[in-house]
Formats: sequence, structure tokens, C-alpha cells
Amino acid sequence: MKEKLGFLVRHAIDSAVAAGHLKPIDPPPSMVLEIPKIATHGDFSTNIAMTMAAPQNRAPKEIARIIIDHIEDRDHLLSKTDVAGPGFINFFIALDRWHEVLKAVHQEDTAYGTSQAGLGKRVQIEFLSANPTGPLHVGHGRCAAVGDTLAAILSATGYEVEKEYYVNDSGRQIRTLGESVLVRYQQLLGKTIDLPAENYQGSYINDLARILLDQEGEHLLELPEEEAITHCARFAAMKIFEGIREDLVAFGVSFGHWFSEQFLYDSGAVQAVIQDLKSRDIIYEHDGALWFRTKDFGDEKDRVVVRANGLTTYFASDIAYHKDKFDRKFDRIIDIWGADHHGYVPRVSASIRALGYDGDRFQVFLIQLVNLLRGGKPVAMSTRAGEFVTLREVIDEVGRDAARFLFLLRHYESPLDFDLELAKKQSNDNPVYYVQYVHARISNILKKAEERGYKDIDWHDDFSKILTLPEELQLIKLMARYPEVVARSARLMEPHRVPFYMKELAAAFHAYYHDRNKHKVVSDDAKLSAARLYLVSAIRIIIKNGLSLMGVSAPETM
RNA sequence: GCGCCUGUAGCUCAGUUGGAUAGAGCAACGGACUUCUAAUCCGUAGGUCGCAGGUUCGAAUCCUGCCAGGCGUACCA
Repeated sequence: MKEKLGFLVRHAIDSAVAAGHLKPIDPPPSMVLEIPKIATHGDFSTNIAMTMAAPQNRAPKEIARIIIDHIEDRDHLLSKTDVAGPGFINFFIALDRWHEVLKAVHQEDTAYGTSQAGLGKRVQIEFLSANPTGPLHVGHGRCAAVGDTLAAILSATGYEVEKEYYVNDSGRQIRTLGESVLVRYQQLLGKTIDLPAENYQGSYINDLARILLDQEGEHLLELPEEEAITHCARFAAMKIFEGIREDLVAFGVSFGHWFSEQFLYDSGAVQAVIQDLKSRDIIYEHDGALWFRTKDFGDEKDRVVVRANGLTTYFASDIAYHKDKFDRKFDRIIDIWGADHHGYVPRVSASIRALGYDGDRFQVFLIQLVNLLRGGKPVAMSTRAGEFVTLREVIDEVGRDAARFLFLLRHYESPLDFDLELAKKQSNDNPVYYVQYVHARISNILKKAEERGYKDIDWHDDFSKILTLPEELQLIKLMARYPEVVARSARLMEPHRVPFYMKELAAAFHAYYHDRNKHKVVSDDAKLSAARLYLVSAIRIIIKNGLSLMGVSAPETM
């Protein structure tokens, strides 16, 4: 709808210029068409006459009038056009043109809302990538929900999307994990050793030690310490990783690729990239360590890649990792990190530029932290002390649908308060059910309608003459906006726009549904019933599509 | 100190790339179930958009400086 109108206006400006009524414009003015807040200002409005006023050296209202005079509305899209305020042009869409939206929704069905902006482009989105040193917690849940939904939204706008999880299965934190498990293992066998404070303290370490003991017996005691630690580390990381994968299944998140950090070492990729950069003097030696000249590429200082003790830093493998991503030829590479990693962005960007890649293709989105509450009171969380609420506990307690919806309901740049009590409530506080209820209600209407003989209703041109109530028109206009909501959500990488739109559509439907005396969907009037059934089933399609982007189910009954 | 994020109704938050009269939900108050599902709806009330300047036809939105909160600022991950 908006595109058609945009075409009309651009065409009008061109013909006004051709007729000599306006000066040629270079570059052509950017078109902002928007839906006014106030209904009496029309279905769409544009400020284009005002932005053209200065370069044209004419009054905005005068320009607006000229543009309107040159609109050639051959398809009778518009019922009225006028100039208002300081120079807005307000457009009123002809009533019967709106109803075609319903036809489009039904025809496109699960594809309604998809678009082509990303067609032919490959995007990789890496998210979550939690270390296999402990179970997923609530904060991970937010990253998972946001990443997964962004992937779905990008996919809906035509991109070929690859979701990847980077597994930090190497390095110091894995060794620490091994040490922690070994100590607990030894304790189980009666040895009196304390768990060092820098080790992982969580009770899941005890559980892992117990499983290890049950499965393999006491033989680890006889191994040299290094070997025992390595063995424990492998065992624990594998077990924890299995758990993470199970949690992700329960949360409805899937990855196309799992990328191992260890692989970057085993394949020699890390050493190779270090050698290469060293030969180009981008990596240099100082105080016995190897430093990357990140400062020359926008970071505030140079960063260590290999420490004086010979161990590589996390940054070293990340350089090789991002090189690998670029070598896989994606048009866009997106990293989604927790906001506590934001200080890390400049050095990774620096390394990408230092390697000669196009830094514009790389974007990092930082997800702000989650504050877990219960009944308004903060729940203490500390990974190191092992006090945290796991994602699994949240899924078990509030359900996957509620958890995902609530994680998505906030702009990712805002910290999120996640209240467990609120998430469980089946009331107005909890928008998940509010939206899902629409799907259930409409499903029920369709079931009832079928019992009365209304089935598989097709579009009929009469519908535009039947569905004329203001509420019905309002619903249709709302439905017309859906594709743009998805497109905008993808363009701005802001998934929260989808649930907000869903709430709005749900509210409009509930209000419509509730006034049954005025507009009951299924009645004795066959034509009216058919038209309204067509209307509500279109709403159901959009609700289902939107929820599907969020990974939230659309129940038939509640 | 420096960097990133945030600041809008009592609370939790939206706000269409700078538009016309500031928007929801919750909480509060008053109403609606003989119904296609009340997990719903209708109404009332609630605002110095953190503060101060600036940019222009026009600012919650952009710029500058403050104030407050969160996070970060390792030869940690």
C-alpha cells in the first residue's frame, strides 16, 4: 500500500518537474511517508513539500499543491488528498482498496510479511556461544531469544541466514573446569583438599564429579596430575555441552553450525595468522609477549596475543575465528554479545581491518544484561559462586513461550528486568497469553463456524462492501502494516518491534471480538459471516506468522 | 578518569530515522460474563519526555555540557 503510494508521489514530482512547475532536483529528495498519529490526518502523510521548500525557494504549501495536482491516480487508490498544517500532504486511501490486504494475507499465508530486501545476500549470525564451563543461565536466554529471532526476521526479509555457535572448548577456562572437577572427584574419594577460590564453585561441578566417578571408577587417582586434569576437563566440557544442547532444544533454538575453538589450534589457523601478522609487523614482541597493533586500527591500546608465558589469549583465537568467518564469504557478519563484552569490540574490529577485510560487513550487537527478579525482589546471581538461576529452571518454571516473549519485549539495548512471578501469571501483566489467546479464540470461532457449515471461505469482491465498520477497517489497516513491521525490524535489527506489533493487533482483535452484539463473526447472515470469517482468519494468519518469528507457539485452545 | 548503554505517567516500557494534540500495559478507581472461550472488554484518572543550553518552520528524537544508574576499562575469559 505504502509502496504504491510512494510510487505515485515520486511520479508526480517527476512530472511536475517535466512540466516546468518545479525546479529539477538533484539528488532526488528522500521520501518519508508515514502513518499519522491522528486519524483525521489521513492514512498516510508526507513531509516532502517541507523538505523541498528551501531548495525550491518556495512555500511548502505551494509545493504540496503542485505535487497533488500532478498525481495520476489511475487505479483509484486515493479517495482524498489535501494539504495541512505547515505543509504536510495527507493521503486518504479509498475504502475498497484496503480490503485487498485481506486477500493478500490469505494468498500469501505463511509467507505474508516476508519481503525481498536481503535477497541474494548471505548473512552469518553468531550468538550465545556460551562457554561449556557451566549451564546456561537467564542472561544466555535473552541472547538466545534475540539471536534466534533476529535470524528468523532476517530470513523473512530474504537473507540466506546461517546461525553459528562458537564453542570455547580450549584454553584456560577449560583447564580450570578440569581442575575444579578433579578436586571434587578427589574429595568424593575421601581426600581432604580445598577447592581453590579461583575454581568453579557451583554445585553442578559436584554432580559432574559424581557422574565421572560412577562411570569411570577411581582410576584417575593413579594418573599424573596433568593427565587427570585434561581428562576431567574433556569429560566435564562434553557433559556440560550436552546439557547446553538439550537446553537449547527445550528453548527452541537451533544452530546450523557449531564452530570449535580447539579446531583453530589443531588446524594451525591461529599460528598461521599470528605468523602472517608478525611478518607484516602488525604483531610485534615486547616484554616477552606478542602484541597486536590494534591501536593503529582504532582501539585505545595495543593488545596481547601471546603472553610472556607462551600461552595464547582469547583474542588470538578470535582473530583466527573472524578471519575464518570472512573467508567463508558472507555479505554480513553479525556477532551478538552480552553487553559486558563491549570493551572487546574495538580490538576485534581492529583485527578485522588489520587483516584487510571490509569492516563494514562486520557488526556487533550488544545485549544488555538481565536482572532476575522474583515478586519484585532481585535474585542474587554470581556464576563464580555458583549462585544463579539456570535457563532450564526458567523454562521449567515459566515455560518456553513466556520466557521467549518476555526476552524479546525489550529493546536489546535496555537492561531487562525479568520477574519470574510475573512471567508465570496468566493475566494482563503477561502479554504472551494475551497474544496467544487471539489465536485460540479465532481457532475456536473457525471451529464453531465449520460446525455451522462455513468452511474454506474464498475471497469475494463483496467483502469490501460488507466489512465497513470502523473497527473492521482499523483491523485491516493494522494488518496492512505487518510486512513493514518485519522489514523495519530487520533493517534496524530490532526484534522487539514484532511483539509490540503483536500486542497492538491482539488488542484490536480482542476489542472487536468482545462487542459481540455489534459484530458477532458467525451469525445467521451467511454473507456477513463469510466476510467476517475471512477477516478473522487473516488475523490468525498474522498472529501465527509473528509468533513463529519469535519462536512462540500458536495454540488452538487455551 | 576514560568508554558503551540507559533516563518518557506511581511501576514496567513503546514512540514510524526531526513532524501535527505524548502512547500502551500494570497498579488505583468505576463498570461489563444467559455470550463465537472473562487468560477478555469499556470508562475515569495519571506527564516540566533527567537538567541546562544550542541547531530550525518544527526536538522525547540531532549537537554540547552537566546530573543519576548499569556495565566495562588485564600478559582474565
